[in-house]
Amino acid sequence: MADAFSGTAPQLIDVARRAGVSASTASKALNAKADVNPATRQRVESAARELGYVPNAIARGLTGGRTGTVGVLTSDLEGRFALPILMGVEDALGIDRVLTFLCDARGDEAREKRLVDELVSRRVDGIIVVGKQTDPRPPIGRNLPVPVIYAYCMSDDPADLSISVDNAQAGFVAAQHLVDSGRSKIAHISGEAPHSASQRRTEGVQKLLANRGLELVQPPMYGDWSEGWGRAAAAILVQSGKEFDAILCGSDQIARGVLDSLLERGIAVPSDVAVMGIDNWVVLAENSRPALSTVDLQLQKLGRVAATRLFEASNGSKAAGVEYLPGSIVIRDSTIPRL
Amino acid sequence: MADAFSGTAPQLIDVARRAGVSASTASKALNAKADVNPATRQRVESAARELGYVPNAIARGLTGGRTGTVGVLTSDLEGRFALPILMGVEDALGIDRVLTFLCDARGDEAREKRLVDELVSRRVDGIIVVGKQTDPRPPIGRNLPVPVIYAYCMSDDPADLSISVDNAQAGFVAAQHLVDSGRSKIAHISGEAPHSASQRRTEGVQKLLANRGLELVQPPMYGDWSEGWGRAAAAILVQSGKEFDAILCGSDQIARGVLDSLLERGIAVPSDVAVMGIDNWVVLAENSRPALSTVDLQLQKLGRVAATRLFEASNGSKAAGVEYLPGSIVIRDSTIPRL
DNA sequence: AAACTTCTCGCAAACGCTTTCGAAATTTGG
DNA sequence: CCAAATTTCGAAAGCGTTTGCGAGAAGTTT
Repeated sequence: MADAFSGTAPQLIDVARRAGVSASTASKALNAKADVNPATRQRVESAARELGYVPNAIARGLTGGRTGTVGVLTSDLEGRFALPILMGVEDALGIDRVLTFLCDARGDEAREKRLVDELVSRRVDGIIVVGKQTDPRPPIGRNLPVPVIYAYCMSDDPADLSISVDNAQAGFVAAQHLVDSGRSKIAHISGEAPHSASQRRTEGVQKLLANRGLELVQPPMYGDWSEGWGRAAAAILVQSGKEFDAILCGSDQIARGVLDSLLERGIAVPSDVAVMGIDNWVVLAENSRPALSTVDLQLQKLGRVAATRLFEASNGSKAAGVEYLPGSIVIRDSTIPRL
Repeated sequence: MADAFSGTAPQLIDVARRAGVSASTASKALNAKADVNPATRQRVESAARELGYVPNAIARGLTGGRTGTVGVLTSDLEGRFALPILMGVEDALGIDRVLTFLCDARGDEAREKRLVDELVSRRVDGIIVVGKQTDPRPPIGRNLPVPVIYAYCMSDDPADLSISVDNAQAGFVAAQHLVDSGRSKIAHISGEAPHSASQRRTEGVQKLLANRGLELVQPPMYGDWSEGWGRAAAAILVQSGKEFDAILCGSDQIARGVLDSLLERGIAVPSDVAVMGIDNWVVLAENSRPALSTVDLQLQKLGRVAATRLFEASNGSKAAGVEYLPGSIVIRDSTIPRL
């Protein structure tokens, strides 16, 4: 298994010689091509194993087709979206031994451009762009020589293929769960107003409520995605004197702040008020008290789908547009129905 | 800048022709070699620019030297260590246009082995292994054809070079800060006992206290790294009736739990008790109430150093052993001295 | 047994670039 | 103004694979 004593890595020609065949035959044997006698194939395979031969992917990539690499270009490495997506990408790709170049553009357009060049120069088989927001963004380049898929974010060029999260559906199912749990006076504390994530989620919430003949106890509150905003908004809400029995938060971070604020004011969760988040950021949701019900955005799956689509694209598929993936609710303690 | 209308990517020979020189001259011109007339160089460079020429890194890698790629092999992608380290690696590497293959072994040894092969097959210029614990681990392979550096974790082969965190120093400075802030009755709630991180940090704490003629109010408490453990341990501590005016926690997560627990019991932070964490996991530390003082482990710097060492190693440096990087305290509200 | 097929295999070209080395052009020295 | 030193350039040989195609060997069909 381990290289016996090595000196310099064995090459195809070495295993060919050891098996008493030519390099081309060895190549065919190892790559499961037709045109080679089973017995010969055996010999070559043994030789390769004995020598600990590892093909040179660089040379292989030169000849023609695939290099067996894809680029993941993100500007949200520190955020919590890129990572699960990346893992999903690896899941889907791993099966076919392709490695991923991870590039962090750090939100810098020039740097992004350079990285794209770098990726193209490496002849990656494809590029997956994962953004930090679901909002449309300009494409990373026009007629690039490799297929590009946008994940989480979406390209504003309709010819591109983007895979994103169905924010409206996420809001919808979150509200649905609250109503199904017997809540009817629901407040909605959202994130940054300009983000499409906020807008779509709110739309989903309102659609569900409308379906059930309900409406929010007051207009959605917009702020940012932070715990601090959650605390502040909850305080404002309480001060307002409005009655409510549930708070649907735009993110788990916000929910966490809301929870703290409520606790501090002696409002019991979930008995007095149910609280629900969106994101399923596990460290936050599982460790809050009570544990937070939320909507899992299925980011890892999103990564898998993106990788699959990339694969399809490099096989000629011309799919375009935006594909939305549904989230699924995760029920913990913060929304347990009242007795 | 953008490819005019492309068809197939321009090659070196295309820019050579356009500049009226041979491919070899073009190559030298673009690579800043000697042996080429400044005027010619100019012409070649313009031609390259006009054509939007991007060299084929694959072909370039074939010939000889560098491929301009490094592998980062981790089993802690979901954790909070790998990422900052990765960013540091990118920082240090970026300057010389090298891209990183990110591989997640998912804690599976066989998978790790396969990934190493895959990386070697890609002829990476080096591999950085980042582990999820600071404890020693077996090396990823014996006489690999590329330099390997261990980051955060360390190899148990003394011939390898590892860059890790100075846990003892982290504990030391944390305790120092508490004592300097006027606390003398310090309790220590640590993480998992078997982890060297717990042990070393505790050692550092005890060393500082000894220096100051103090000791912990009771033996260190070991559990796990979770918020839940922090809450439980704080409760136990309070129940015990022991007096204390500060709690030094093994991690920010633990500290966060401690904070909740204290708050719930009506113990004021920092006026009654100061609380300090270790990690500087910003989302947690900044959003706790009060904001959490902690020790920044400088992971990004660790990544930078690792990449630098890798570079040196591939230039022949034979450094070995473990290099420890100091942490630095980050002061927020949870340790403000009493009036 | 001659003429075809079918299997196996190896030769050689190709992939796109770098690099060595010698030739040609230019400059320098005497 | 000629020989020698210096610059500047291009032809060609790789780098380690894959692949198209033709050549033998072996097996089939008349």
